[in-house]
Amino acid sequence: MSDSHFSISLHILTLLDHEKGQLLNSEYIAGSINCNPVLVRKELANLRKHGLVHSKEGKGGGSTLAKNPADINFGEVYKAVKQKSLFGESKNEPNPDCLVGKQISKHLSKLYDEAENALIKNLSTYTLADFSAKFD
Amino acid sequence: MSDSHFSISLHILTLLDHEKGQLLNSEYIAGSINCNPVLVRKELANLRKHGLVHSKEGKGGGSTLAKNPADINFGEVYKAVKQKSLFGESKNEPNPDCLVGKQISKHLSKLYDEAENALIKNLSTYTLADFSAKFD
DNA sequence: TTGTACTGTAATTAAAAATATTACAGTATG
DNA sequence: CATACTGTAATATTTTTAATTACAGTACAA
Repeated sequence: MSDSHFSISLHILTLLDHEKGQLLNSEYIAGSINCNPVLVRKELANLRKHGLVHSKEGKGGGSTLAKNPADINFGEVYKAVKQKSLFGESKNEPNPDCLVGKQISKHLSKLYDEAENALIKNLSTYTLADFSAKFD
Repeated sequence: MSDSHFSISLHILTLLDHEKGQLLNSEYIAGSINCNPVLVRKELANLRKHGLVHSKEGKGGGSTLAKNPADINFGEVYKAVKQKSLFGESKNEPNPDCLVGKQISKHLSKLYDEAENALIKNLSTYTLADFSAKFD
């Protein structure tokens, strides 16, 4: 993060929940998000890989939820979607000849991991069902 | 985030703590981080604005901590450094004609705010002094 | 009082990352 | 067999991030 993967995935899941039972195609979903259908299909591929959605190919195809919305919590969605560190570390290697530079990556990673766990713990208290229920 | 502002700020603060008493100039700091000195000066400008460091202009100038490292917690550093949402939201406006699209930004913002608060709460348990002590 | 070594900051350029677009093979449906 | 999808790769565009250049302002010290 913070690209918009998490937001897009939550948007997709919310839509699938709201139109439950139906197969929604990538163009329809992209129309709601206002983004490119290929981006949606990529995002769906990832959600599928993590067992959150199911897709059907061919004419009349599309996607649906693969689990009960009450059983999808946002901590697991976060983990499914995440593809890089929450906090970017400087893309260049810090100076190995400097006492601080030499060790900081290791210490920052540990700090970030713990902070991220706190974040995930919080996200895990929400389910898709809770979230969906807020839309009226 | 997740640009590297937070990482760079923590690196700067750690260095200033480790070489306490001295004025460190932006070139020296940049050498440890392995980035451009101007980037360091911009980051210092922000830390200064938030009362975390003090800088001295002119020959022999540089920066020092403005507070005791035990009184600098990483929650406040995070808040000082943060300049955009933890999670990017799709840069296009979602479709206002869609029930989900119309309301999702509001609901996501609330969700993200609460998750971010959990993150900050965790970060607030660490001080610069604690962190610095890990370097040997 | 002048040269030197810094900061502060703006403007520009370059590099990297995110997203959109195009394209098309594969698959299910009728 | 025509149609309407998915899956995915390749490319192009846009946006964001970071580096670079430039220079005025400030402090020190000879």
